[in-house]
Amino acid sequence: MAHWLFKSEPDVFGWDDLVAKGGAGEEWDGVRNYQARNNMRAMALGETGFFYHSRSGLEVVGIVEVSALAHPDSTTDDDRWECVDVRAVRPFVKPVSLETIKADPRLSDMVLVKNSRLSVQPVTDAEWAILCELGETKP
DNA sequence: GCCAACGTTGGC
DNA sequence: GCCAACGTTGGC
Repeated sequence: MAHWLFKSEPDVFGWDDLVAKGGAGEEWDGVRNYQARNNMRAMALGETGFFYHSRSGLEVVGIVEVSALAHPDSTTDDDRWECVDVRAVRPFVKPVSLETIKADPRLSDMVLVKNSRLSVQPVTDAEWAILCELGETKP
């Protein structure tokens, strides 16, 4: 199973907001970038991802799960844009900051480091394991 | 709040 | 099809 990373500005939609949505989860709408959309199209049900707070916070705060496959984005009539639904699985015991990620040579190839602007990113199995360990949270 | 980096748009 | 101009993102 592949792993992913979802970015959101906590001032707009943060981890607590997703938790509040409960088990049904929430549409990951608003993505207007082909690469990010293609990543969502590639997702399978039950695949897991990190939830990252961008702009303010700058840390990985929890684990989410894909609760619905890619479908048309309800916030636009433009049929190019699709999105998955995600739900909160569990928070990190210890959020992992971007600073920590950048300082760890094992994570230097992460998309988060190399292409910080991509809002939905793939995460390798190795990166997944390392980040869960740093977050003191089971994968 | 600033601005560098990136993706997209549109004129040619 | 190229590339300058523009808008947006996100770290600082």
